Amino acid sequence: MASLPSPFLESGCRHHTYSRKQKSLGLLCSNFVSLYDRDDVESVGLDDAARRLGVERRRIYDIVNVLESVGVLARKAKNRYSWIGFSGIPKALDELKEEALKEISGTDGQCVKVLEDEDEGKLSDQNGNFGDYKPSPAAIGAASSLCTVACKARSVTDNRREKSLGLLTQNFVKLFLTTDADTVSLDEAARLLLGDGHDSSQMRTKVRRLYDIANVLSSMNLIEKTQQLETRKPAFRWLGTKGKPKADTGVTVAIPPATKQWNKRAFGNDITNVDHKRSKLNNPVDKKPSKACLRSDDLKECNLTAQKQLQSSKGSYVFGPFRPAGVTKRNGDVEEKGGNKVQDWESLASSFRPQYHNQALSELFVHYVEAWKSWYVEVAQGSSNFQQPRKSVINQLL
DNA sequence: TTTTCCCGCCAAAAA
DNA sequence: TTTTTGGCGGGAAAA
Repeated sequence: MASLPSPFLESGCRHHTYSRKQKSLGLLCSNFVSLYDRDDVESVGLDDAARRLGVERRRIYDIVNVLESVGVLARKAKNRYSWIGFSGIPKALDELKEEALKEISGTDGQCVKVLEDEDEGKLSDQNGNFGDYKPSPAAIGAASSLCTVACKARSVTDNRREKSLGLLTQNFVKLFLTTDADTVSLDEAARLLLGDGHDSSQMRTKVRRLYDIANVLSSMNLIEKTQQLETRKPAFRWLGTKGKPKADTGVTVAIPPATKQWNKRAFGNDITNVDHKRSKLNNPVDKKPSKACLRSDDLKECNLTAQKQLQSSKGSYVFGPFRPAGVTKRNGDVEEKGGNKVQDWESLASSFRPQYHNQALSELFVHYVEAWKSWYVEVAQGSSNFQQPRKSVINQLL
């Protein structure tokens, strides 16, 4: 691989240590969305996405699969998806719900605990459906639907498909759509979705996947993380398309809980997830090809610095997919923090020079500015506590 | 310690 | 065959 300009590695830009947050699927999803959610985008190429986001393709498959499950994307061909956008969510959810209800009534009562790996000597016996699982009070409502979900795993045929992230996403969502439980923990979800003889390793794997899914759904604000009322156990609550008020076009999603800062998972706006790898870094020798993610690293380093400024002008990050101009803009930032935000961006604008020439970054920067601009315009119109002059700053940037 | 979940190996599916 | 997809679980960061 083209050796990175070492000076950059050490000095200037690279000494921040590895951080999982910067590489999270949720963040990646946010970036993915901000990258493609515009009027002029109708097709998304996986390679393109991977390159622009600076991640390996494998990760793109992850988010693309869950986004497809909720109607944001539609597979068009190998390596290519068509972008539906947030507007596709309601429909997808309706269908999922309908499907789920149908499944429930269809298999009323008994679940057959079908399948369950009878592949190779898996003989894991049988046991009743949920084994010894004691559904938490909250999950009881979900039991029925989940039962169906489990059963729905019909013929042993496409085993692979059955374990796909996409299907799991749908089932996970169905769970929320049909249960009246306010919150569901991943643990419960895993049990429900596995629907039977859960051996701990299967459970662990399933939960891992659910974390993946939950993270992207969270970044889309379809669900949010909370605690289970009594147990205090971490769990997720369904937000759905209403995400957070702001009925604009009807399709509102992605509105971050700006207020409640359970600074746990915050999906900021680091565009290129590129840099540093997890600890196993630089074993000077070896080095597997580790494809992807190192094409345009050159600039990345510096870009990172820029981004740092961008996103943490003052310690906090910008959260969630930035509503691109033209679509309902989120109001999370507006409420209560409005003033400060303006301040931040303004000062940032005057001190920050986007001298990088990285395409992705440039685009994103412009994108953000536009988003901010439209937001600003709206706010400015709606209230008088913002003085006009701010505009000059924006223009200056453009 | 436990929980969260990134990473990338490697096999199945598709060209 | 090669390339695209993506299951899967090790193991490290975060809590």
